[in-house]
Amino acid sequence: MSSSTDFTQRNHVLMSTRPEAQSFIAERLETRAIAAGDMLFDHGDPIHHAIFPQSGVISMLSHSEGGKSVEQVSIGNEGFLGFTYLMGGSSVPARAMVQVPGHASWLSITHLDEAMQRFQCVRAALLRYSKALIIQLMETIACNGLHSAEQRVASWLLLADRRMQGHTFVLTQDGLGRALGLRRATVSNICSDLQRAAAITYSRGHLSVTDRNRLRAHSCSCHDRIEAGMMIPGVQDNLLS
Amino acid sequence: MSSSTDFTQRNHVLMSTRPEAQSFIAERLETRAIAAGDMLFDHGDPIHHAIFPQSGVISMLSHSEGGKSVEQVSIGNEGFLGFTYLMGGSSVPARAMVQVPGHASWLSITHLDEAMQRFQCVRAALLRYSKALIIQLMETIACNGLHSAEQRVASWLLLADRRMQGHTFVLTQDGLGRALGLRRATVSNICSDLQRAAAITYSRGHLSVTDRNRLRAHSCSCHDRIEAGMMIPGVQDNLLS
DNA sequence: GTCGCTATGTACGATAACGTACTTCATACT
DNA sequence: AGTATGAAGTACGTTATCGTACATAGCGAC
Repeated sequence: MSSSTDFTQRNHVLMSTRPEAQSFIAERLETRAIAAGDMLFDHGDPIHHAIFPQSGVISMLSHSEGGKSVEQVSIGNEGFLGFTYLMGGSSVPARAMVQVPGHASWLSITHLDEAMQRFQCVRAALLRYSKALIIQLMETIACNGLHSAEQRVASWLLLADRRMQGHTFVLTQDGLGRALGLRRATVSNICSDLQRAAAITYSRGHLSVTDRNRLRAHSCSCHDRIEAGMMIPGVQDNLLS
Repeated sequence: MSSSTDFTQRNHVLMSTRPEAQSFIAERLETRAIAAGDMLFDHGDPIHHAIFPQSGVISMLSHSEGGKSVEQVSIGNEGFLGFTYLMGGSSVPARAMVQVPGHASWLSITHLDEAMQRFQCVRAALLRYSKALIIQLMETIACNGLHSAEQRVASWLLLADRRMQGHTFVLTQDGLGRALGLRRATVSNICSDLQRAAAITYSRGHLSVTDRNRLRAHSCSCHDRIEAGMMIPGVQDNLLS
């Protein structure tokens, strides 16, 4: 099995479809590396492809008015980009930017349509993620309003860790700050604290979660709810195995 | 035409379906008044019905941990409750509470399924709103992070005004504060300012928007984007006519 | 090894919104 | 008319986070 094939087997949406559908789609996927800062979609772009992350984290950002922007939602290997297409949309609702580098697979809308027509499970899988996305969005609104910067950083890192299957990942404090709408200085203090608490380890843009439980102690319950919403019956998460 | 029939003709989702579908559904709707504070769904409830607001505003709230709660999204006659059912969900993701009283129509899931099966336009209409909902959620996250309390209050009121078709509506500062996660004292100051600016008029729980343009000057562009996302081709908004 | 670039640490005052408490006022009820 | 009740106005100190600025330190290029 080639390493390219490996990369097409980590996306939970694709993994939750039936084997026939998986191989139909796998033959039509184009998998590439995605680098930090890459803009995969801009606000208003026509949807020609769906993008299935295999690793890394992609942020959907508000279109900055006056330089500032905020992450509206982050997407990893549990989801895909292009969800509004399912709902009759023809353009992308926000800018999508790579926050943590990794790999992702492109599938043209034509092929996606064909796959949905042939295999009912494909549309079901895409809709199932859309539900998780709505839950994630709703939880994020509550979380941003109720919880401290530290709790939100901890939650974001827990999610990133899961998406990266526990591996060290590339992320600067600056990037994390932009994702969460926080000052870099604020992130710096928080990360120091978390490292001192032996929850994470980082250095010059390389970060890893060393103790999920300790990190969870600094986060809020929102994270658990978001992760619960992402759980797909039948797809085991082999992070811990 | 009875007044009860009038109430079933103000929901944009239903109005955007074909006439045959509309009359099929209308016969099976149960329309009632909804009072401020009514809880229509609680977090985790099984979805037995979809609810189509005809007037008023319903808030979906985070399940309070420690008394505090925040509105995640508000729903009026442009949408419906029960959207996760479309995506394979069987339970409600958050508490739904009436914020501004009005009228709403219940439709059992059985009838909804039947309507979707008979009329393709029904599923399409429901999905179209789901897209608007996702956009609204994404905009809300950006808005909460970037804009002032005053701008958010103004946006909320503009949306409520549209949902109430320009009529005076029932809403206390306390309720508005809870919806937006603000202190009542903060809301009080903001409302005074807005009234002084001749944008709104209010007294003891009765509020009306007297000048949408002036109010818009105090809001942020998020409101325009949310409203744009709600526009359904083919359904004219007769607020201004 | 040295230099330069980028990531990170740290400090200052500024400010928007907070929690709480008390006052004032409009309407509905007796 | 008098009074109870709930809505709205106002004031105090408090706090989390901001904006900005400057200092330190790891790593690659030469």
